[in-house]
Amino acid sequence: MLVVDDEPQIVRALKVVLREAGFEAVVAETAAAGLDAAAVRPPEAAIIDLVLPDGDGVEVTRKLREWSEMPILVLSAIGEEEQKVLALDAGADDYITKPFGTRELVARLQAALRRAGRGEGEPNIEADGLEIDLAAHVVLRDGEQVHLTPIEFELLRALARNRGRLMTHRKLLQEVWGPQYVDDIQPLRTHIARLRAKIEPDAPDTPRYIVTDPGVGYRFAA
Amino acid sequence: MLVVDDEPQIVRALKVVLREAGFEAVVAETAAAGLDAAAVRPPEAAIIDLVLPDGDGVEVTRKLREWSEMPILVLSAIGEEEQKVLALDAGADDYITKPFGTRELVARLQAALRRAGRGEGEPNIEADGLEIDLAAHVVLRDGEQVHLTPIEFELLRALARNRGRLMTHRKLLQEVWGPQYVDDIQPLRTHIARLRAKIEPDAPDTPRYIVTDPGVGYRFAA
DNA sequence: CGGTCGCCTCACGGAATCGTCACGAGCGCT
DNA sequence: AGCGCTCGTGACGATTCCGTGAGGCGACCG
Repeated sequence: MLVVDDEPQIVRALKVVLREAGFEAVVAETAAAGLDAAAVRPPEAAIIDLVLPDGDGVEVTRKLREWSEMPILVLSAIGEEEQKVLALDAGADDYITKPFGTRELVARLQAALRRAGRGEGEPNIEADGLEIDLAAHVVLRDGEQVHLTPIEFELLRALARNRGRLMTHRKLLQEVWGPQYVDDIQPLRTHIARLRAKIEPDAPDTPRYIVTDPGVGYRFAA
Repeated sequence: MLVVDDEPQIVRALKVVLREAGFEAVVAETAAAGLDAAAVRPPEAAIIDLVLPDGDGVEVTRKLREWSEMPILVLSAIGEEEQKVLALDAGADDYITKPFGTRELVARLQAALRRAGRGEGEPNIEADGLEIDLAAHVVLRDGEQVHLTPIEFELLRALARNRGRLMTHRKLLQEVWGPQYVDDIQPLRTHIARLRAKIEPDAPDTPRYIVTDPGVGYRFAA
């Protein structure tokens, strides 16, 4: 989840709200930094303030839309109606007027994510006795909810979204940790172990979901 | 990541940008060198300048498309609109006009990679009762999955990608082991044997997929 | 018919990789 | 301030993979 805003109190509030809703917030304070962050690690969605130090949210929206179809929500203050319309024209999915209620924000965000999910891939995955709801950040094993840490969930998502396909160490590290950690495979091992301990029903030496491809990477069983 | 460009300042900039984004850049300064590099070690994607010392990017794009579906981005200067269109016709995925912002480049690159990954139509090879999915790193024999070690898979890929064509010992060793091992034929024999044991259905003396060309090398049956 | 050459196969040991555990630092929350 | 959770690190067996060498087989040639 990318947040592009330079007002500290709003950023802080958004961080809390998003965390509660199960999202990890990446914050950028300028338009340039926002585009950079989105390019380096494409987020699920973006929340962009219309007024930024080095440009406006309309421009950021337009630039993002050149290559991405992620949901984009625009934050507008009263009296910015004109820019708001421009932002929607530029491809924003929804707008929220400041001051806003946190509940409303989350609701609109989830709605936008759901719409985006309908369009392309399936939002949730099911296999054997394991259910993964990517949108809701919920994992069920035999109908029982399993708590996963952020990294564990991102790992599982990256694997499950490419079910059957091999995910190399580098690819997993890039998707979950970021491009600058593509060589730190030991943390990857550790978290794979912890993830297995939580979702694998059988003994750890006969994994049912996450199988190891020695020397190459991991894959989610098909 | 293959970069085909002969302008030093652009090459230098691309190297830095790509490294930050988590890619390893292989640079070729001519069309011929670019095609060569791509053949020896297929990159995840290619960035090709429209103007090259020994030809143009359109031709490189077309040649690459003869055997690969990797994402191809074309770099065009202002006033090259015509060639730009030709490049897209030849199979390029996107184009970037010089001068370009590094963020935009990375963004478009990631978008192209994502599109390529999502696409179901992967360049997989099928022969008789053998299926090879290069993208997923999956090999099926009569519908049953076969586990291959990294070297075995690379060997099979090198052979299958040049189906029918002879692959000399040196060529195979260079592609799988690297340029400094081109004379160590015995390991090659061993791994060919192991590979055959896993994928050849009949007796080992009548190979169906990997045939020996005595004294020269191996080839994947057509 | 015997020798030579190239190729295939197998078993073995070294090396790299993997899974696991315990520990400590960082952070948010009460 | 104290607690709990999460994460990264390092070290340890266990597993897997890879290269080597010896032996056997068939083809070719003298």
